[in-house]
Amino acid sequence: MSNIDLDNLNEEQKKAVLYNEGPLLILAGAGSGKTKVLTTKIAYLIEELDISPYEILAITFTNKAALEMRERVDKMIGSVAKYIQISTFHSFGLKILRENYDKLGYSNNFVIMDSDDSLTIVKKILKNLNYDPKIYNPKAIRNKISNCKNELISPKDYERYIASDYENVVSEVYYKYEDKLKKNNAMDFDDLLLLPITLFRKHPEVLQRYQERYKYILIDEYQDTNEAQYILSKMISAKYKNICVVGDADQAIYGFRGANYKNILNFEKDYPNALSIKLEQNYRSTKTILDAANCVIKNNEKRKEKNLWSTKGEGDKITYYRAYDEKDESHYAAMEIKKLLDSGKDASDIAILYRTNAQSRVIEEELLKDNIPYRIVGGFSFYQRKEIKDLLAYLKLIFNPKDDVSFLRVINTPKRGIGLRTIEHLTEKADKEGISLFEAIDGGKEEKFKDLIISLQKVAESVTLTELIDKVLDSTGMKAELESEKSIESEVRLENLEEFKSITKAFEERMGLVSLEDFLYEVSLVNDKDEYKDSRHKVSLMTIHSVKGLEYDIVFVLGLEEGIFPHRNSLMSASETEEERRLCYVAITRAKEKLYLLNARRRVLFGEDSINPPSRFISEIDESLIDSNTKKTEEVKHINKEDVIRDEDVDYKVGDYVVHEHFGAGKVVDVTNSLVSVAFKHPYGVKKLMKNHKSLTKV
DNA sequence: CTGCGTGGCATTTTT
DNA sequence: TGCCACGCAG
Repeated sequence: MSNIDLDNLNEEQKKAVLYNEGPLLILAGAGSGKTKVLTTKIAYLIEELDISPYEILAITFTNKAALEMRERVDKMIGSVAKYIQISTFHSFGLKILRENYDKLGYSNNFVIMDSDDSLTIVKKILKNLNYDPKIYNPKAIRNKISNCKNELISPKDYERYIASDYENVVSEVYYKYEDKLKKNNAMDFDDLLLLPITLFRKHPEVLQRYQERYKYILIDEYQDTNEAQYILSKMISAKYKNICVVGDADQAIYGFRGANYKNILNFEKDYPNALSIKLEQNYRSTKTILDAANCVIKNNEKRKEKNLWSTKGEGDKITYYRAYDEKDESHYAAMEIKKLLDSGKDASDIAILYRTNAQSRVIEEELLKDNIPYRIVGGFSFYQRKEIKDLLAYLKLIFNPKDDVSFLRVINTPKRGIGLRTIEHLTEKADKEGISLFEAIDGGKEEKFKDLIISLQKVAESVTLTELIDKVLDSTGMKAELESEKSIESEVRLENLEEFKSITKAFEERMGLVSLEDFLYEVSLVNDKDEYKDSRHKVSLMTIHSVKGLEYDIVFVLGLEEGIFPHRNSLMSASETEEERRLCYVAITRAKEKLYLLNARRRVLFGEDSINPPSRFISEIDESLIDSNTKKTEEVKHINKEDVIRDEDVDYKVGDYVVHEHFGAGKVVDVTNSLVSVAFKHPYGVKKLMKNHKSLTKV
């Protein structure tokens, strides 16, 4: 009769799928099949209850999760899935704003500032006000402003609670910051949540339209919603109250970003007639892994008891390895992975998790040495590269010349002899007349720049996006500058720009002809282009925050040391330490079959040796679950090392061409005692390698 | 105005 | 360790 199979759901899951009129709370423990429930529910609404896909709004935590959810629904009910609004809160907010910008006093070419742009603005404001950035940390202030916006605290509201000089400065900056965004016809990330709420409060008739349209609302990872997201979902669901939220308070890990896990605890108070369903059967992990997770999480005081159970067997014990230092730690992981791969495991079933992005480098180096293919999820994105940001700034400026941040980024890129003095002049004039920097240009060598942008605006009207990019690279001199530089660095940059063009091309093919506008809005929200990259047969490396919602057969958690994980900055507050513990819970519960917990006796931090005791989370795990055999592994390490190391060093010079077994051809850019830095083709980039490693040959 | 050298300082986690 | 801000010379 239909493609929706309810028989492979358990009773509770089935109940959750079938209950669709009125508020529903699904408390879904780790690995309890909540994505399956959500996707089946959506399919059921459309296929069985004949609900139009246009009337369904599904909110996920990341763009990747949205993509995956759409694919899974598509598999069940086919291509109508594309009409469902499945997105993150931020993209949904942007959609609303693109439909209503005028009612908030913006014009149609508003731009989105990323958090780097926000920081730039804050820095500039502090400078203008003559505040010492050493006392008034720009990042801290930006975060403070962001938190305010996520809690719907306006500059006016904030001003009322000022209790110190410091807060006074924050208040002053906050006012100016908001002012600056508005003048630039720009919004920041937080505005994408905040402004829709402002809109709905000012224009109830607009809100009504959205309430009428989205009759069925589903929200995933509800424990990580912040105040703005909470209010927004409440507003839109207020009429029909068909709101289904899914989450697990034990997995709340975004408190630092203003998320409030109490939103999920309070759901039944918000909706007294809500049905609440608990999914407690874990289908993912072995009993050993689940037990370990429970051992850790039960140490949190502020927590509701929960009873996750599994029918899977005991499985392997957890391996705990206390390494000598961070290199040894990574090396141990690499050796274990090698064994796993040799025994037939696929690399894509293995993940290495860590607390901070900075830890990834050492791990990468070890994996490189041992020729283990990997990919990094999240982390430093393609879009944060200088040349890409420059190009994007040009595109943004073409789209919206009032964008002063982009203006300042490119006015002298490449060098046009426009320096500080000119800019000061321009700023003064712009401030006095209340216009943008671009508009303030009147004569001088800046005039040429103005003409350039204006002519590119004309070009933009008649060519495709990819053609426009070519034009920008040519006419601004960006390309010429990089080509004349003839360094490895500049070659890599040129390749990145080419890669960027292939992204826009793919975008154009996927969506038909695409406007600059559509593209800019898309890239402003998707910062991890590697998501599209091939992940087959590669070990995944990522922070624990990034691994949320994913699962792997084999999981390595590294850096389990006091000060690293739990992170030192969290140790001052009990609630933050509890969040670290939830993070640990998330890490452990990602593993299906086998878990490795690693740490290092000593580790180089800030270029200094530091010695850290093992993480408290290790001692919280029952000893009977752990198999600790450090000695044995140290022997393994020794034997394996000889397999891959040559006896004598090869003499490398900068400029030499080399071939690597995995990365292919490359050029030597730097040489130290035992290491060479080699620039490989995209996507590999510059890698540090051991001179005497077998995988590398001089040509 | 640009380029280079020095010294101080910092790293949590991300839509 | 490596990045950024600042100061100085050309």
